[in-house]
Order: sequence, then structure tokens, then C-alpha cells
Amino acid sequence: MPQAEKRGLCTDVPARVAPRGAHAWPQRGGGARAFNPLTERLRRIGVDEAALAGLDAGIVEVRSIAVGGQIVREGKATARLHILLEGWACRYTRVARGRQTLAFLLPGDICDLDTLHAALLEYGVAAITPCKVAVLRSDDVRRAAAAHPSVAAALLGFAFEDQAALVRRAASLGRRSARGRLAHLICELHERTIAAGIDAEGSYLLPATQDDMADILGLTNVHVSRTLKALRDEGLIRLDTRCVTILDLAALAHIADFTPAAPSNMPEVR
Amino acid sequence: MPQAEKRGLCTDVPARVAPRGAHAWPQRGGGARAFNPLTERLRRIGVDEAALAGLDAGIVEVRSIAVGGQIVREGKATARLHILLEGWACRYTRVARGRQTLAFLLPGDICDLDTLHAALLEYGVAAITPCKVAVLRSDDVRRAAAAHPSVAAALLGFAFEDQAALVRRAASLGRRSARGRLAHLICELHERTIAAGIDAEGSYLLPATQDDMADILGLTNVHVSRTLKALRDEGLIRLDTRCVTILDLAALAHIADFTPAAPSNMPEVR
DNA sequence: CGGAACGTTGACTAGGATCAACTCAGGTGG
DNA sequence: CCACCTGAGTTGATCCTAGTCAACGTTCCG
Repeated sequence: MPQAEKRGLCTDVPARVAPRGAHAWPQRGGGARAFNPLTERLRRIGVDEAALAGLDAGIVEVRSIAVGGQIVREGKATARLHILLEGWACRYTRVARGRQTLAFLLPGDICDLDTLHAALLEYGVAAITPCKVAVLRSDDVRRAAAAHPSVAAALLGFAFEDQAALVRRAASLGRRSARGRLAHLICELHERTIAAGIDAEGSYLLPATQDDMADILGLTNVHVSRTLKALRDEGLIRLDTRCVTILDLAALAHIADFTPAAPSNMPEVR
Repeated sequence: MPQAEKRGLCTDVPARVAPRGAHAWPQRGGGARAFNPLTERLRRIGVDEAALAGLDAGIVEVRSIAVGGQIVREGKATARLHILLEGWACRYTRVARGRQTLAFLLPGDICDLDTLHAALLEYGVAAITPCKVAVLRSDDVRRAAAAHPSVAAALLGFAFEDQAALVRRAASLGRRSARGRLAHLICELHERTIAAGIDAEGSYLLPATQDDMADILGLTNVHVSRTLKALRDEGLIRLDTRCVTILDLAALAHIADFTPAAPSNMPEVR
């Protein structure tokens, strides 16, 4: 049925290609200056204002990165810490068979926490959409952590969140079917876009290409396409121009074997 | 060909079942007292003797755990840190489809580093062979870390090693074939048994059941059996009574796409 | 207008899963 | 000492999930 697509009114807006050019993606924070979602996040966790101001002042540079551009290079041990301000990115490793994405990064996420302590980075970070990244000197960040226990605690908390996410990723890759993995990813991102405040009434923009999804799911782009179509056809999700709408969260969560995150918005550090 | 196995002289000792009872597995450290391989490891990294003595003195209990027994329970946030003194264990998470093992633990490994900082454990730890585990109060360990920077650095280093291992695990699960994963596991363990000083001239004891291997590889026990047989038949490994001998490391590393660990025996902390 | 990037669809293949039977050692209990 | 059971591994047959190859539709963009 090449391009017929006459299945009637529901759920099947063709979901054709959308631009990943420089205009379409969400630009939070009203006016002019670069809004820092990480600051918000830290404030909510209870990091004191002095520390926040210090961190903000420590921003050496705000880089703009085009789609597909490298934010952090694999292996390299720079003395810089990168914070994602706008756009989506992915953390990945290379294997002979291709690329395995470890995590999608959303605004407010720290790209390369490990640089604070490890000499080698096991992964790289690349831009999925055009991104804005705040660059800090890792020395400064370490100093801030030393000076403000609340900062140290927050960073440690982030590190453990990352690790927990990686555990869940491994579980998905090892023990879930393509269907399950995809459903799980959709649930995950649903939750995270809400947490990051970039959702919109039960829908969210998922700028990742089907290739990108294949990379994180351990699948092929072709199979992602098919599986996605199946979920659409069953009326579980809607998908137009990269905007995901979850139509039946319960069913989706069920086939995903998804457990919502514990309410540990405030990471239990120490 | 049920139980014929007449393929001649090479590589095909039937590899039948071996006991996992309480007698067969390596008991390091000659005589009577419980030898602590972690202490050795820390000493090599350059942790000072005072700190080592303190940690050793902090051992509240040495527990013996039978095959299949729980060393650390999932989810539970105990105020105890567990160090594997003898035997093999595995760190795992549960998923609807079964268990996904995240790592095999060898003597000298810390079972549940996260308990030092996180309230929730994403994983459990179970004994693959009979194990001896040193139990410490996490408060004491935190105090030791605070008092001795070298201890803090070492712990942080271990945390990053764990994380790096997890990254490689995810890559394997997502992007390697069964053959590749198995070959990779064999190379990995080759390296780690050497590092832990429990190898024997190019061979090592791999006490894990084929079920255990299936759990870490994201496969079925049946498929592990077949894949293992293929590797044996091709003369890449020998396998008798759970003793692995690598016959052609280069070939194995090639099909595994294996990169030997960086010589960061001394983790580059700070 | 032509090309590139993204997505869809079909036909075919292959890599693992599943189900099931059977072998072999070690224990256990009579 | 033997009968029996259990846990581990092997092997075969069959099915199905996902990969591969390829063509084609769109949309965007230069």
C-alpha cells in the first residue's frame, strides 16, 4: 500500500518529515538572555542562591551547536563541563556494529558529569536538534561543590540518576521486545518532558529521528518505523510532525512494563 | 546426535555439569583468617595503611552466603556496605521478562556502592557460588572517606568503573550479536580474573551457570549453550568443568570487538 | 529543478526464542 | 548400595522477531 494511507480520520495523519532546521524547536525563557533550566532545577532541589549565582557567573561561554554537531567528544578529557540549555542531545558510544545511544538529554541536563572526576569519557554527546550549551570550567564547578555542600549533593544526585537510567536502559536492551522498548521510551520521555516543563497537555515534541530512536533502542530505523506504526494503528499514540500524543497511557505502560519514577524529585543524598 | 560426541580428541571434553557445592571454589589466602582482597586492591592504588586498618577494623560481620542466596536486596536501602571477599556474585535487576544481570562481581568488588549515597537501590546482588561477604556500616565508610582523601578518591574511582562497565554492557546488549556478546564476556572475564589474581595460566574458573550467562547477555540458556558450542567447535576456547581456556585470544577479541581496558589500574581521580 | 534527509512499505532472510526430549553427574534417603 | 531426584547442559524442530535490501514518497533546501 504505497502511500495510499486512506484509513479514515483517526490517528493517521501521515506523520511526514519535519524540519530539524534552526527555527522549529522550543525556545524557552521569553525574551533575550539565555535562560538556564539547570538553575531552576537546582533551586527546586534547595541549592542556595549564592551558589546558584556563582555557578551562573562561572559560565565561560554559551555555544550554539547545529543538528548532528558534537557537543562533547568521546574519550577526550576536557577540563570543561557542558550543560544543555536548549534543544535535545544524545549521549552515545560507538561499537563496531554502529552507535549505541545511552540517553537522550533534555534542557537542564548535564552532558558530561564524569569529566569532573574521570580522565576518560566513555561516551560522546551529539546534538539531536540545534542546541545551546553552557560551558563551565570544571575546576570552578569543583570549587563550587567544595564551597557549597548543597551543590556537591546535587551533583552526586545527578550522577546517581544517570546511573539508574543506565541500569534501566540495559534492562530494556536485554529483556524487552522492540514493542516494549519503544513503548517504554515513549513513557519515559512523557515523564521527563513533564519534569523538564517542556510538555504540552499530554503531548510532547519528540525531535529525535527514527534513526536516533533506533540508536537508543538497539533496533533498526526500519523496525522502529514499523513498530511505531503498529502503536499508532492500535490507537495507543498519535504522532504528527514529531509531536507525540499518548492516547492510552495505561495500555502503553502495560506493554512497556513501565514503572513511574519514584517521587524522589528531591534526591535523597547523604 | 544425542550424546554421541565422538568428534575426536580436540576441544571436546564433554563439559558436563560441575558442582557448585561448598567445596570446589577457590579459597584464596592460605590459612585461617578471612583474607580481604579489597584491602590489597586499595593498597595498590595507594591508600595509606592507617585508612586500610581503619576500614578493616570497621568490618561488622563476615557473612557466608549459599549459592543463589541474596547478598543485597533490591530497593532496600540498608545502612550497610557489602564487600565480596570470596566467590562470585551478580548484580541484577528484575524486569517482567525475567532477570537482567548488570555485572558479575569478583572477590574484592564492592557490591552496593550506591548505598553510600542513594536511598533506593536499583539492583540486587545474588551469590553465584558460595560467597563470603564483609559487612560494614556505611556511616563508618563515609567517615573514613571524609578522614582520608585517598579513600574517598578510591571509592569515587570504583563508582566510575562501575558506570563505565555499565556503559559497555548496554553497548553489548544493544549492538552485538549473541556470538559477539559471549566472546566479549569471555574476554572481559579473562582480563578481570587476571586483575583479581584468580586466573591460572591463560585459564580461569567461570563458575557461572549457562543460565547466569544468559541473564547477563540478554539471551536464553539454550542459545548460550549453542553459541558456546560453536566457539568450542571453532577451536577458539576450551571449556571443561567450568574452566575456560582461551585458545585464540586474537580471534576472540576480533569477533567480540573487544578493547582491552586502559592501563588505568590507578584510577585517575580528581 | 535536483538532491538530500526522513519516513514508509514490501519481500526475504537470519538470528534467537520456544518447546520438548534426553544425558549426565551429584546428592539423598531408603 | 541402590533407586531416585534434581540441577545443569545438549540437541532437535519449529516459529517468530527483527535485520537486510531495495524501491519509493515527501518535504525541505540550495
